[in-house]
Amino acid sequence: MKQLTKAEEEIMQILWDLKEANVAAIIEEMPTPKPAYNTVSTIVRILENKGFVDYKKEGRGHTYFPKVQKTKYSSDSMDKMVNDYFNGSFKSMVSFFVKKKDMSVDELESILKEINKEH
Amino acid sequence: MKQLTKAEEEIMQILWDLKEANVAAIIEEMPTPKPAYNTVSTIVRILENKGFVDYKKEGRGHTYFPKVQKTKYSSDSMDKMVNDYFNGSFKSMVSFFVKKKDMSVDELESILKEINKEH
DNA sequence: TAGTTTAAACTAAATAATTAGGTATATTTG
DNA sequence: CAAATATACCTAATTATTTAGTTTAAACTA
Repeated sequence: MKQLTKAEEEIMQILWDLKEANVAAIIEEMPTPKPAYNTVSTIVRILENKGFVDYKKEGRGHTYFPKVQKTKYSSDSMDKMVNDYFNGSFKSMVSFFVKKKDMSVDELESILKEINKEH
Repeated sequence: MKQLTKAEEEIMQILWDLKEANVAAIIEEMPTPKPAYNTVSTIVRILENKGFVDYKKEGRGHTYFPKVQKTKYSSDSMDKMVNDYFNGSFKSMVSFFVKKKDMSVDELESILKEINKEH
């Protein structure tokens, strides 16, 4: 899957959050200094070309929505991370974070239990 | 900490791997088509500016080595990832991966044990 | 229906990242 | 010491990304 650039990712995050939005609504969510309408419009169209976004006609304009799910993109990005920085080993990654966060065995076990609850 | 661009990251990975290297040795490690000497040399100098790399004089040239440790950089990158894609929750991230990889409770527990062994 | 408004599409300018040519300098070699 | 060679540094060309002005089309309003 294609990588998102910084500007593209910022807008995808908003779309993932809002589920769907037109350009004005996206700008609404952006921090000041807010970019020009056309700037956002262009990026959304690039995202559409890359296949990350689709739209439906809504009144006089377009309502955009994510075509690639956030979990799909993050999953791929994490895989890359694990490959590049933990020799492809998920175990190493977890170990690393448990140490780094000084997480206790109890805490990790509680995560375990939570995961099990959902089955 | 500053982010690495794609080209920069590729070279950092090699330096982290080799511990230290001159430009020729870096190129050695790169897949064909190998870039021009000057291309790599420039990127290394950018990395030096950004504070990721330092060098020592060695014979007629420079031997470059990482100034920022791989774990430091990956740790920061992972934090960003967790923030952007898992609401800052390390738990969510682990849960997500355990589900995704269809990892069993036993397996996660064995990670736990391994981590404990090291104490 | 004609004028006005709104938003997308097109286009191009500005900025950032990547790649590499040329030059100067230092070191080795004959 | 002089020539050849290797390497860093300076610079510029190319390519990718970001930003935004202009144009076009649709649809709303009087």
